[in-house]
Amino acid sequence: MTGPPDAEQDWLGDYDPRAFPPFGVTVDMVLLTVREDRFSVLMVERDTHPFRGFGALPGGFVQEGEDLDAAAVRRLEQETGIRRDAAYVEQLGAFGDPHRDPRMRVVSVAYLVFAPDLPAPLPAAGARSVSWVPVDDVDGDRLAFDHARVLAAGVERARAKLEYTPLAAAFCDDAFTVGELRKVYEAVWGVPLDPRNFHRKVTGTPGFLVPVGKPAPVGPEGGRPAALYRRGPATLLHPAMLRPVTRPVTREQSQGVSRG
Amino acid sequence: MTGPPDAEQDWLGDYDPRAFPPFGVTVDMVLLTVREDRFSVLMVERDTHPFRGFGALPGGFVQEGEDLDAAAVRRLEQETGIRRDAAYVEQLGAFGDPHRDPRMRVVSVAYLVFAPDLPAPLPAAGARSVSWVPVDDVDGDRLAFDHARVLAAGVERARAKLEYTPLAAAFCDDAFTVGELRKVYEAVWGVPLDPRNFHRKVTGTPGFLVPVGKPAPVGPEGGRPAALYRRGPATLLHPAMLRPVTRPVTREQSQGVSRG
DNA sequence: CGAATAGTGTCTCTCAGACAATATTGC
DNA sequence: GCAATATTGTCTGAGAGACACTATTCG
Repeated sequence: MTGPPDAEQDWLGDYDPRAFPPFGVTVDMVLLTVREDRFSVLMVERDTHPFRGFGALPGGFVQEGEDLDAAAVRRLEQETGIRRDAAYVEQLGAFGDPHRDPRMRVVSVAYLVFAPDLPAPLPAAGARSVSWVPVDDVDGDRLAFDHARVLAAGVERARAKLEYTPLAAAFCDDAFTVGELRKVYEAVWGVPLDPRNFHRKVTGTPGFLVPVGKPAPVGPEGGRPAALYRRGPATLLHPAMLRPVTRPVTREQSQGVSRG
Repeated sequence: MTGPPDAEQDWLGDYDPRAFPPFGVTVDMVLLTVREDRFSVLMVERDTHPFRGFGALPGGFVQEGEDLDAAAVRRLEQETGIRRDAAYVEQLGAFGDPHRDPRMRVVSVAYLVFAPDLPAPLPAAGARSVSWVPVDDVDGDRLAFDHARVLAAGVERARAKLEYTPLAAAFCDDAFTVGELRKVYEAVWGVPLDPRNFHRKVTGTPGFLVPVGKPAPVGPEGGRPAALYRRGPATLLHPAMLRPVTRPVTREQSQGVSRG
């Protein structure tokens, strides 16, 4: 059958593939790191219409025949120089408000990336600037499209992920100390943590950390040298790390559409 | 500028909106409920090419000018009769493998819906059948497109959500007993829970349940009548409900693309 | 009364948070 | 020694799991 899909039929998947509204599909990346003890995101400054001069998340069109994940990883590698296996990448979700792009209908599939501290990538041709910006310094009103919402979703997801996964280590170099890992938690959550309880907790959680044979590195400002660790095999922490802040009974519900 | 986007420019969002590969965008719903103590999903049986005779999740094209969330809610209401405020809806994620639909390039935005037990909707015109199927009885090899992956992601997300949100109540009627709520957890997680510890836990978690003034309902098979509760204002449970199963150190990482 | 479900109390063990004390380095 | 960081140990209170016991209904 032909013609535009109608409610009686298209919910069965019984639609005409040639009759559909065409969408552009992009990937946008919420690329997070911890730099100088600040939880930061990679932002570009737009140099063209629309939103010229506004901040934006790096991203671009998905190519014909290209998988969504592959499109995100390709951009990550090509345009920021971050090796795929040096970062953690997961899909954050789809953002498809009909007016998110004033020119045309675009659905953006956002990706969340955790990367260790890296030099800021060189601005690509046509970019005013590319830079790491502490997430607390980002002015949501000066971001293009719906990138303020995307960024907020990514930041909140990242904060939650540190609670029940070992992904904080994705912000560290291959080998790291317990103190460095603690600074990641403190930067992402924005709260100080007791170094002694933190040490006991992370070293006591099975699968989180594996000691590196190497003895010890140097201390930046003196102090006893710390032991080195790498990420362990765990993908979920049990028990979880808990944010020490007193949680109110009601908090932001991530993506609920109704009856949150 | 015109022409197809290239790597140097499109990552700035500096692209020509008229030059992009066109995609179809659909919403697919993982509509979950608990029926007769079984954790179940609404499945349709396809009656047309491709995947004729295969099971599929209900879904369809997003219309021009229609928001993604609105498209999901519209389908939910129109085609299953579930009122938007009687269910919980959240986005599950985007699925965009280039070959997920053999006919054309389609990105599906999947939605997760928790609904109380309802009569199975009538098959829409052209549908062989529409029915609630216990998730453990679904044969992933007999599902159309990538719906086995979508369903698996939805089921796993639902199981996780019960741990740290009060959304189990979204599977219950407006007023419910602690015993009914416990059966939801048991059905979704597939494990028996101690009724006494469960009762103490849920009634002691602030914001989870609010007592209904009404005294008590009848018992289906005798026994002392139970008190009635409604959902409380909490959106996150603290402390969380924990699945009693012994978690291995390594488990499935939800959507990580690399370095899980 | 017996069966069945609802709800309370008690004990133990784990674990988070507070914080004392020790270890090891640079200056 | 002193400052700084790392690491271990100790105490206390919250909470999970096991399970005895009481409460209330139906037949």
